[in-house]
Amino acid sequence: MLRTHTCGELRMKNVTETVTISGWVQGVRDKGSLLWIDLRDRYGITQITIETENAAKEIIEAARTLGREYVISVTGKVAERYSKSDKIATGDIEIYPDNITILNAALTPPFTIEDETDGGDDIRMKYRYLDLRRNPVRKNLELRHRMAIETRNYLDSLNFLEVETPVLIKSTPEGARDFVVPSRMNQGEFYALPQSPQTFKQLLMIGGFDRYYQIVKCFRDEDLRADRQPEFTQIDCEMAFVEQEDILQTFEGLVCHLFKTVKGIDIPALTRMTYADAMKFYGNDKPDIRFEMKFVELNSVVKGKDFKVFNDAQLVVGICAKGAAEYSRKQLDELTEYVKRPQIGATGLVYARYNADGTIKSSVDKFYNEEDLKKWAQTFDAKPGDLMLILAGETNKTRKALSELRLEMGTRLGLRDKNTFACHWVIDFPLLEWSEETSRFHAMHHPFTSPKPEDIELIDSAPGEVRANAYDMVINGVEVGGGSIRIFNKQLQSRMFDLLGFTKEEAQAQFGFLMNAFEFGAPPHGGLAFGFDRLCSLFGGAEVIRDFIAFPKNNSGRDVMIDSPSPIAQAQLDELGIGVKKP
RNA sequence: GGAUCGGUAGUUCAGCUGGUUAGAAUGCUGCCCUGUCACGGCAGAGGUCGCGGGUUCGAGUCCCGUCCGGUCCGCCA
Repeated sequence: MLRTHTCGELRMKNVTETVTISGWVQGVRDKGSLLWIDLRDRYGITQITIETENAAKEIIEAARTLGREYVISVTGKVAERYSKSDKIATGDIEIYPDNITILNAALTPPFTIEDETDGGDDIRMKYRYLDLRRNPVRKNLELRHRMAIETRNYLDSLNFLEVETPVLIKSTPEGARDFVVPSRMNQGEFYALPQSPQTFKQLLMIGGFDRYYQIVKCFRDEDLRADRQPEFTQIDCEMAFVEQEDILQTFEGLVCHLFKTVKGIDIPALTRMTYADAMKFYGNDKPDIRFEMKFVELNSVVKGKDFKVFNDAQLVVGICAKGAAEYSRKQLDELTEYVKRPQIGATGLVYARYNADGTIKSSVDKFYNEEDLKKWAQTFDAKPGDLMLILAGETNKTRKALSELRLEMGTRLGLRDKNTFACHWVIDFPLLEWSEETSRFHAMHHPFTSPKPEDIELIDSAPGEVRANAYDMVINGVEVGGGSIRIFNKQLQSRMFDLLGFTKEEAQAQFGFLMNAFEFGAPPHGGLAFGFDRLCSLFGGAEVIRDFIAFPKNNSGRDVMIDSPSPIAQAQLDELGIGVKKP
């Protein structure tokens, strides 16, 4: 070993010991006759002190050649400091070196290796190995490690087995685009990388592994976001002989365990909300319930006056922002601009201030008198000091826009503290979703999700109204996990593919292996998967998942450090039997 | 596929309505400094203003195109 101790562990009790520590030079402070080196590793920083009057020439010379991020090994005696520092854990001691060995010189790094670095995202990603030396990134990865360990502890204690599933699998047209891998031995044919191990975990259930989990990489070739990477990690789980309630209880338990062991927080039992209510009261299937500000529908209150916008609207709906009546004209204009941005897409915003003196002033006073506005306030349950914000239009669009406005107001009013955690389940998702683009139904969750038995009779008459045994876990407005009770019967699965527009032949070709397996004794089963990266970033108080992944990709799906993706040699292409079309 | 913000010293940024030699901080180099710990002081080096074209007497600044990066919409069973 090139060290006896780490840079973070020496204390007063080690004084007079001779030790060897190794690490990176954080900085050198040369005061002429006194010279200090801060030596850093994963565990902390230890100060090396050289008194040039007493120290050996070689040591002084070695110290004066050091630059930032040189890798060195120092042997010397631990001493109590003459002037101590309370800023670092080793601040009471320092080392007087008998020997300094330069293990490797270093170029000056392009950005500072400090908590508050001066490096932008771009340059940090290009030199990610330097970025990883910084405390915040290291702590994020330590958190991720702790989350994985505690996940395994919890699931292992409940008899879950971690089983690996293949990464080279088969492409299917449903869902996200697949990443695809050409097969050299089977020219013209391709593997796909899994979007999730869905069918394999179901086959494991049929194989008798009644409790499975896997912390597993999944791949989706879709456009990226701050919370979306092309390769990402799931905590993938499945259980046999269970009903929805069992799954909810088991995995609510996992999240409670993680909060308790990783963050030291006791969270209350998760509340549940139906998909229908989530849409009606929050305009969103993953509502942030750290704050109320529920939607209030106003159709019956506002219609019938001369205000055409409201009269023509399919839905008039608003929120009541507590204590925001003092908002200035400028702030209200900002909000109006906000909802009119193309990404939000509202055509305008109506507001009404319930002033502290009891009067109500609205942006549509031309059409509504004080008495009308009082009725609005009653419907909103607004109090003096509140601000009512109202949008109108086509139901789905209006809900979506108001949902954005609600989140914006929540942020502006400081109701979305990242250290407060509101966890809940959204349940009773629809089984199917109509796609205008393809003029057919798509599976809302995935094609293996079972309909609710009580809705099954609607499957022919009104497929869009069938509810599924599907559920999402939502924390602070982030969908951290989701799953369903699966179909385990060949006829029902076949009917499902039917509804999704598969021919019998297509269904058999793509999912025949699963439907055949259903005929050999498939137990009732269900499960869910958590987005591990998102869960980690949420625990770490961040919205961007990149810094919870050691080597992430950028917005364009590129790894700027290794510069991938990249072209491959013609010989490789030939071997694979692949020609590349020039754009 | 679309919207939007950005690209100026190694790095993070400023640079107004177009106008002399493009600035600051930090980092880097050299010298000085006996208790620093974001050490301090003095001096110095460091620029294809992303790239291409255009407007103009004159472009970092205005216009068009393009590349790169961020955020969002679409997309993500």
